[in-house]
Amino acid sequence: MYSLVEENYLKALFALSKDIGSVSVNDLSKHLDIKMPTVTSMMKKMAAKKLVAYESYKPLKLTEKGKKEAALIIRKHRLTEMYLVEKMGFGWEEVHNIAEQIEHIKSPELFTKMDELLDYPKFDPHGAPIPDINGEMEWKAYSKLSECKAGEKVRMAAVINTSDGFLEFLNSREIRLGLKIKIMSVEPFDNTMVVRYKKHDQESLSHTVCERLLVEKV
Amino acid sequence: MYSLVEENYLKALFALSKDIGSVSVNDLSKHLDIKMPTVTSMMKKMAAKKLVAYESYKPLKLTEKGKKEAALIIRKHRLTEMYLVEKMGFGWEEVHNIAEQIEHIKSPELFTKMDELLDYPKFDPHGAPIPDINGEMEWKAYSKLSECKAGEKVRMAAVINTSDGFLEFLNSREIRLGLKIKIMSVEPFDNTMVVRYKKHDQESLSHTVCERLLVEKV
DNA sequence: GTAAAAAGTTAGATTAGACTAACAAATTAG
DNA sequence: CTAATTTGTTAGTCTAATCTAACTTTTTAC
Repeated sequence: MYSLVEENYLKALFALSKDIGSVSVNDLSKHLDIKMPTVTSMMKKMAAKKLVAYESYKPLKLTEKGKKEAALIIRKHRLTEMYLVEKMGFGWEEVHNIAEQIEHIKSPELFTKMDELLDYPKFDPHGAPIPDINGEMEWKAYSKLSECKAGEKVRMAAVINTSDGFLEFLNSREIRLGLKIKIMSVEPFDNTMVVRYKKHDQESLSHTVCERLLVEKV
Repeated sequence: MYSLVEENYLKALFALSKDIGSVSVNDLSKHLDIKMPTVTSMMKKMAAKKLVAYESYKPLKLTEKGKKEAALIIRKHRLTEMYLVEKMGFGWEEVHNIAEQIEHIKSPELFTKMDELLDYPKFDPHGAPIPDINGEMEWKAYSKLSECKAGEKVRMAAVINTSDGFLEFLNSREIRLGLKIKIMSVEPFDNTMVVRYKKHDQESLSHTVCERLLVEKV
């Protein structure tokens, strides 16, 4: 069994490897808001437990074991988020912090039960895939909305950034997963998009926003 | 905000004061399975935070503040147990360990939501009262089954011991809260009771068991 | 009412996980 | 290609919560 702190290092390493490929001590230090010497010493400790392949001055890499453990924590996080939204009525902007804590609960039964009650969900409330019990997970081949062209019709599939602020912004525009959106035009100057959906005839979305929305073409 | 460790000391102090009136360092040490010197030093630390009134060689006492904090943790524990049983389908023998962890979650919203979804329950799945949001709680005037006499009819109101083993024993005899029981006879020698309920015509319950069952006379 | 036992305290060590200061290696810029 | 900058490591300190060993106070037994 791993400590709460180790679990957080695992999650961070896993997430950063996804986002930026290779992970430096500096990246991890910034992401966790923990000073570099502390990170170095934790990496040595986790290397001793075969969770991380650590060599001085080299990029950090999770071992297969580390990846699996990380994925299982992410599984618990995402199942919890889904449970909170679907079964308890929380908004998608409210669940991150709660799930951040519940993911560390030591009780396979609790998560098995959530999984059953949710009927084995494949995605969390932000569209991220929920790893299976073996830690296997796959992102579908979504596009960023920002990469789409005027005239295309797409369906909202996932959000990349899950900060409260961003999700509240989406709420205020009634943008949610599954929503069908037509791209009316793209401003060449700053890449702002004008889109149409539901009762929103011409909603304009900045490039910053469009970069954080993943869609499926329909 | 208190640490997980402090919260556990608070809960233990609260529970022991209920059970055995005054609490010694030794009692607390045994209950928490933590050595006495550690307990002494934690008591000093918690005294500095005004949670405990500590004087060398004197019995330990929670302050009003300490009692309220303890009751609020117990509130979270019991709400969680009720939620797990009522909304997730766990058995009353399965929920203690999970609630023991979830009670430390920092999210007033989570517990408010449980309370709402459960429609403001007054008792947990073992019949123990759930403190209100101000930490107020009251045990009803129940009797131990062991104190009842042959011929009396009673209703199961609560269980004192909530160990898995004891609850599984009750499950095996189909004894649950609300059950109406008639006391057929009491063996004078060892106080074993013969009782009748549902399809159980003459179930015999040891004194040890009867001591742990709280009932209301009907 | 003293002696033995039990309970409680003090002092000092340990571990996990954090930090700062100082130094070393690697990368980047001119 | 060297110098400056950035990144990473080492060494040593700190805090929370634990422990053991040794000592003191209180309680219990006779």
